[in-house]
Amino acid sequence: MEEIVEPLLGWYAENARDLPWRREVTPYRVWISEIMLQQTRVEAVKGYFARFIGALPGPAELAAVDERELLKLWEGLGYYSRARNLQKAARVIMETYGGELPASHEELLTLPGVGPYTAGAVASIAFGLPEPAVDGNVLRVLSRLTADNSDIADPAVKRAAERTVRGIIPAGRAGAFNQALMELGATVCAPNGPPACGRCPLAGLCAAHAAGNETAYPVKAAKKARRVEERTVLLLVRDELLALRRRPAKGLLAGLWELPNLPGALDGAGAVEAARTLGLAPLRVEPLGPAKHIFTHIEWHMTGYRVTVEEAQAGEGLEWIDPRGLREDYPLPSAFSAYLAPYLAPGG
DNA sequence: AACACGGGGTC
DNA sequence: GACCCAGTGTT
Repeated sequence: MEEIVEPLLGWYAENARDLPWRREVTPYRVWISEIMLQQTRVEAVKGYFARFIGALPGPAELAAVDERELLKLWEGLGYYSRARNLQKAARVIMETYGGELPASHEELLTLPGVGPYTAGAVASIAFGLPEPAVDGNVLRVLSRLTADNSDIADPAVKRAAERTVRGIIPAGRAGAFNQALMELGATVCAPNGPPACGRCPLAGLCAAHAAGNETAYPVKAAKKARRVEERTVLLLVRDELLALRRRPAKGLLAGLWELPNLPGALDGAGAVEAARTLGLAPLRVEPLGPAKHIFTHIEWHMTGYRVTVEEAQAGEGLEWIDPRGLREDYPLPSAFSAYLAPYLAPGG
């Protein structure tokens, strides 16, 4: 496998994308970018990265930031436990490592939210340590290169890939080499459709390309079907105010804010009853129609109602807010955007 | 080993 | 609609 090293490094030197976290390479910036990039495309991360670094330029600021502000900076990126773990890790960095990220793979691995991939990425990119950083891109590239039929979802396959990479990391070039492998997977040996073998520096070394069946790799077990959940969403209106509720600290969309909602596809009478259960006195109910939101593992089919309520009652666990402050102050998942769109629009 | 955990781009 | 993304933590 060693023969891929030189062509890959040469290609990367010419073709590395100009990305915000490559402009200035510090351990903190590498770490933040790698966490953001977990299961998330480069294009989606760019804007978040700049804003996040501007607001929280180092571990000290991250360790101290208010949770709502932190989630607001992460709003829309998904997998919100990444943000909480980032802060937990920042506190460890402040208390245990004197405010600097530890320069060892083993210590990086102990930080919350840092697994084998991220520890390897930070170790190699930020500290130049010869550690593999095997992600989905690398697994795809290697499986095509060797026409390997084993399921890349199998942890044993990933361990083997890490062993392979570790064995060929060029001295002093670990960061460039790992990034080159990922960059090739992201821009040339891409998922979704045929790879751009015409632009690949490894085409001549690739078993899948020789056989002309690149798209047969990587082999991956079929995913489980999503489950559908019916939910009724309440847009509760009291005078000019709107009711929001904070989600539980654990589970789906933990700690984010939401429109009050409950299981089932209720009719108007059911929506009125639900508002009463929340301690409110409904005056009027209007259907807002259906909406759908797709998570990775769940599909919400929502039925929405605007329920206007009397001013006397505050309701159970609700926060009444001026919709104009929605965009500024409350970390919201995108799941409710269909019902909130009128309020989130500029000037709305 | 299987599942929970977001959101969006692409074919 | 299906796939899948610079994965990690929990059970």
